Amino acid sequence: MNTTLQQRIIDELTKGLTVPSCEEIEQRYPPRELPEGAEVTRLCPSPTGFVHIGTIFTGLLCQRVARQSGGVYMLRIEDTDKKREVEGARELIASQLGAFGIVPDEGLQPDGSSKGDYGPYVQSERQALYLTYAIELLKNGRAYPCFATAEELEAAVNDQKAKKQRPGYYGEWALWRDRSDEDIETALEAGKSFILRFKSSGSHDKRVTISDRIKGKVELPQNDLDVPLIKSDGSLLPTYHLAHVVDDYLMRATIIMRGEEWLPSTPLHADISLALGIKPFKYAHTPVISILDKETQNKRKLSKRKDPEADVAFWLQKAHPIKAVKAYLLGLANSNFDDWFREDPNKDLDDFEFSLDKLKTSRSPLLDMRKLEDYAKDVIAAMPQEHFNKQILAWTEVHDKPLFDAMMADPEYTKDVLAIERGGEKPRKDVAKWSDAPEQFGYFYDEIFSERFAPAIDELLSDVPADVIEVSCKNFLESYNPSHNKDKWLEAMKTAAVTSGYTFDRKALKANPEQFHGHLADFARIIRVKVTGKANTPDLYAIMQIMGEQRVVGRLK
RNA sequence: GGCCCCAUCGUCUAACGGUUAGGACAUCAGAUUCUCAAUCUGGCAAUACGGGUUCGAUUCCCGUUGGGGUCACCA
Repeated sequence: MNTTLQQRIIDELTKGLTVPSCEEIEQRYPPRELPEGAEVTRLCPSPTGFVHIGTIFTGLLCQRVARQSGGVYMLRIEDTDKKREVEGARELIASQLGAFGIVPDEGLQPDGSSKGDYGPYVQSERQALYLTYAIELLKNGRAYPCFATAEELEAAVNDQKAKKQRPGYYGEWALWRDRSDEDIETALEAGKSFILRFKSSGSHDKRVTISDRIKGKVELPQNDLDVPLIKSDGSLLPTYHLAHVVDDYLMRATIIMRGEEWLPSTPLHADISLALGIKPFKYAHTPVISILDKETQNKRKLSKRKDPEADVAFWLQKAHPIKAVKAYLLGLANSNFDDWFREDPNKDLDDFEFSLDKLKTSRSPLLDMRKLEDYAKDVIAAMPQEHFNKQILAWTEVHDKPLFDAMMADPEYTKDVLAIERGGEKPRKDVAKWSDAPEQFGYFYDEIFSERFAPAIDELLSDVPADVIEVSCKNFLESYNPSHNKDKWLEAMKTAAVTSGYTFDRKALKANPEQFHGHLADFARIIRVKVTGKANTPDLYAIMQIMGEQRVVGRLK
């Protein structure tokens, strides 16, 4: 292509924007001075409205790899598609990553500020950089203008399908790949718009080897697709492929960790970096977290539309302890994590020695909420009481104001309530997430009890005649003495049970079922339901000790 | 459909070519008797299939089947 025509294309392309030279850019982004073996990783979400749990997973791995090697973990916002961008999404990304403690060393911080010398870390603010390299490709004959219309492209694809050929813009199907200057000038004169395409160098029947830290050496067909480099939507922004190569080169990333779905496009990225004289990247394609489709019973990628679990907001709302979620994710990545962690759930997760090599055989694991809950119960049970109280109150303050107010109205009482059966060797493990708080502790507070728990009492005791309930409560109260210790309390309850027509003698009950209303357990159930509004609770004696005489008597009257 | 990745209990996974194929979660049974959560003890449960190579294959090779991913001016 002659230089005047080339300049004309460049002018059209940049719309008069002045772009720096490659040399200027290189100077601004010098190689990093880092210790031997330090890895520079990057997490690159798109601000499209919600954060995927897979982003948290990959982010966690990026952070671990960088930290453990003494390197740097960057967050880069990939907002080149202005159509899909959602207002406030970047802030959401930064804050949700912050909630998981996956705050980047460079890039957007949870507080909205930005850190790092290799920025900007938002692609739309790096526009001129991409244009520079796009022009470089044009000058090297590795990019060209394509004037094909959407209709022409569609017709080509249909033709390809009819001929059972691979669809795409390549080889002889690349309409503008080898056009003469005259053709281009004519199109330009006619006022036609064009798009800048990459001129591929590969051949589909030849192979290229990609080096992947997780999958090893992967052989893929070479790239022969002439993909668009700069969008023609007026934004002058690049497509992902150009952006990835330019950014990760300039930001001096040492390992590209990204979801496995990117594997098929790595030959293209290799082709582009080769054309730009950039050394091929080292990759680590991470497994995609999947779910079992209820209809087909097949495994599939978590999707936003069908699976609420895909959205990080869902996890934050359920409010499992962050540590448990991270532990679960770490366990998916490294199978030896489980043993390490179960020795002591109070260990600092940062002390676990994560290894990319152990991810090698992993294949898109299925999300298992039950295992997560198990981790969560352990984490919560092992948590120091003060920390537990703080978390419960923090959750209720935001999500259950009435309960929060009730808890704060009597802090000493609340302290006792939250500590129920948590001390000692075998702490209770019935709280798996902070959102369990209302169900677990609500009935201790009179207003909450009468509003949310008392209405269930009749239903829970629907199999017991009203007069039996009444007599049972009366008898229990007569024998009840709040200063009793547990043994005496139990004795008293047995007495009350017998007086009310129940027995604790299983054999007697079995021999003459009609003689009794039921077993001691049935009697206790009446008392439990009347006091708590629930069929299942912690130890009744412990509950009564905390509630105090007035409350217990009040509920049994 | 082309290309790529993957294949061990229901799930996540472990096993220098030689193990009674191990663990965790889930599940089931028993123990603990005021219920539940838990805890303890025990049980059920897997190498997709077919060929090779080998004294010997979960492990290496080939094929079949199955699952996943990808084939956009989305990332």
